[in-house]
Amino acid sequence: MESEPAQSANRAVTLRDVAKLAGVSIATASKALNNQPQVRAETRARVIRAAEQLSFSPNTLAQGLITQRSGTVGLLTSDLEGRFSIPILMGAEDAFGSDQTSVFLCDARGDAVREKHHLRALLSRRVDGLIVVGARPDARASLGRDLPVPVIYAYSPSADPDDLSLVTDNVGGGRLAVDHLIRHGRRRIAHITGDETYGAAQDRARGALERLGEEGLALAGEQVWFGSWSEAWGRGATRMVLQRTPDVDAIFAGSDEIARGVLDTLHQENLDVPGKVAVIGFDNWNILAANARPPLSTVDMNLEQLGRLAAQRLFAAIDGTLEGGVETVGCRLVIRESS
Amino acid sequence: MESEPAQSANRAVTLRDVAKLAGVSIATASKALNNQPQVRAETRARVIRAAEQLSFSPNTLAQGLITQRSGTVGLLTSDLEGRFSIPILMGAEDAFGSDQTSVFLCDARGDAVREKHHLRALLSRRVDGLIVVGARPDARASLGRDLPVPVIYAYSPSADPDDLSLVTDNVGGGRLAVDHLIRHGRRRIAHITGDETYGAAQDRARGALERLGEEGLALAGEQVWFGSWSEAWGRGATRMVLQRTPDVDAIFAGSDEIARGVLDTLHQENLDVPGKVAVIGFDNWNILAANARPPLSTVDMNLEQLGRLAAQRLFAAIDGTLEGGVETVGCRLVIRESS
DNA sequence: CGACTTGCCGAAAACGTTTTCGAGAACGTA
DNA sequence: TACGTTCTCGAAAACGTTTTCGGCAAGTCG
Repeated sequence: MESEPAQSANRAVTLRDVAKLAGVSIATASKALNNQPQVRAETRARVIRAAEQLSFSPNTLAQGLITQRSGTVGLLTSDLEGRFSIPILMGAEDAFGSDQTSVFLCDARGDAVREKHHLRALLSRRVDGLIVVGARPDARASLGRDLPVPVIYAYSPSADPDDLSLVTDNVGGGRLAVDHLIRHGRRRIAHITGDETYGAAQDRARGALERLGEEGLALAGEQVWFGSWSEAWGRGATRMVLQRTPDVDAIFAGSDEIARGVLDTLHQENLDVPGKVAVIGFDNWNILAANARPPLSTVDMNLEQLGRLAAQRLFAAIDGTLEGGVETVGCRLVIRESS
Repeated sequence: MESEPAQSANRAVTLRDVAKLAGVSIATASKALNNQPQVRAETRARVIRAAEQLSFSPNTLAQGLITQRSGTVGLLTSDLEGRFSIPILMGAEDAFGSDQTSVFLCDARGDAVREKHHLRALLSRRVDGLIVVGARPDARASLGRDLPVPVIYAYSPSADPDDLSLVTDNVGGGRLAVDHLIRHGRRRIAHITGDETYGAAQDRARGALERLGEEGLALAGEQVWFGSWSEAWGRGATRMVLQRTPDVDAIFAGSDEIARGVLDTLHQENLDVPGKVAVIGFDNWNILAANARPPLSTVDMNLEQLGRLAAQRLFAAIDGTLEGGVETVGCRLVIRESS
């Protein structure tokens, strides 16, 4: 069973070794392994056999040096907990074939000088492209226009409209949530969300209001409850909502954290979910949503898809050229039991 | 303000360009920039000036090719959500200076063939070393002994004792939690934890029991409540604990998720936390612990420190040689308001 | 039979660095 | 003057690939 073919991968087996074993020149060996046509089938087979016998693996650095392509991209994030960047990274990872392109992950921890540092290092490594993932879904400073590689801004758009930014369709997400509630017969819908200064909070609220408007409805309580992105705010705001409009029959929370707070207060008040009040969150943060009581319906931002898209756009931009603008990725409803 | 020195970083400025501008040979330019002694101070200054004028940044691929050192390491994880690997990554990142070493992040998604794939790719990229982060804190299969670079297993130890593994001191963590409860006068302590097949669950329980034993105490309810790592189990188990031992005055939960469930049931039963019952969790998963009601005291595994240590050990192993074994990293108490 | 095509292969240049080694200059010493 | 030292510097090799180009043999065609 353990009879691996003597692959003492000890010291760096090179193409020269393969060529010697196969009895050909380095050039031919290279062509044989790269499916170049100008090599006889029998020779190719011999080379390939020699390569596996030595368990040859080409030195990507050398390849990159000559092809002017390192086969790497940098993922530059400021998202401490990796909450948003991880799904994006995973999406990007499987859009690039893992053997074609590897990704450097750098966390700037929200520090501009550290970001500059990382940027220099990545460029020095001759990455073929960059994906920048901001910490919050608002515009962030551009890395500048004179970089030697294409840059794509994911999640947070760049402040420079000439850059290409890929963002969540928060307005659409808000519509989606409210639409779902309306379809299930809810009419007195409240919206509790996070920090007013976040564009995402504004957009989600706007989408919700639009959809309500189409139905001739207004928000229960006549206002959007802005606050902070925390459970505590969700709990407190729910108490206020219940006081002002006791007959509320649905609450759309701007994040899953807030939604957890909402659920908590509803339980305390003995209001059945979803019997009496339906609740829907935002983010589909699994650990919060799936473990809630009852499991939380929520809006998923499709971040993996956003990552895949970023990878595709980047890939295309590497040979061609990149045109700026903002592309949005739609959200998706994840229905569990709270609605 | 925008008067950057004409750094049209357009097409790859090389050392040759710097040398030409400074009026020296490539060799001298290289020595000047690398602080080699055999170059006159005045010449060095001229070269350096030329380099910044062109905003030269050396091609790391070429450097790596000749120095036989790529300045990169691979972080191979199977931890989907990045829950454990991210802190470890961050620790590793700041242990390596960011300009010295960059890290490739690869997620195998728990799939062995994908892992093999990534491994091949990383070796082909000539990483200087590997850090392997498993999905659960139990032993995982070794990558094998005949790899050309040092490997360090973090969080999950390798099954091969000749590999170097860095793990959490779960026994110590259990002791820590119980010790804290005892010091605050608790005597009837229950332990609700996750899946019995997890070594971490066993170890934490063992540490708890040891510390209780030293005090001549037994576990409230005479058993460890093994179950699953979910809030639902925390809720259910707490109900059973209260039924069997209504006078319980503290609950040590095997994870913060479970602790959330515990808190939930205690609220329902109108038992004040920490007045009547103290609760302590494990993981210090901020989103869960800090947002709990009341904020949850918990045991932190110091994963960033584990990452830093991994980086240090790896760094040392890159030139020297690596001796196997298991090193443990201690836990740390994070006291909030639930205890 | 000569000329042209085709198929297969190897020599060598190139990518951008680092490092070794020898050369030249300037200087002091015998 | 002849010789050894000490400073600076540059030519060239090396790292491991890919790619261009030319050469040779065999086959095809007029």
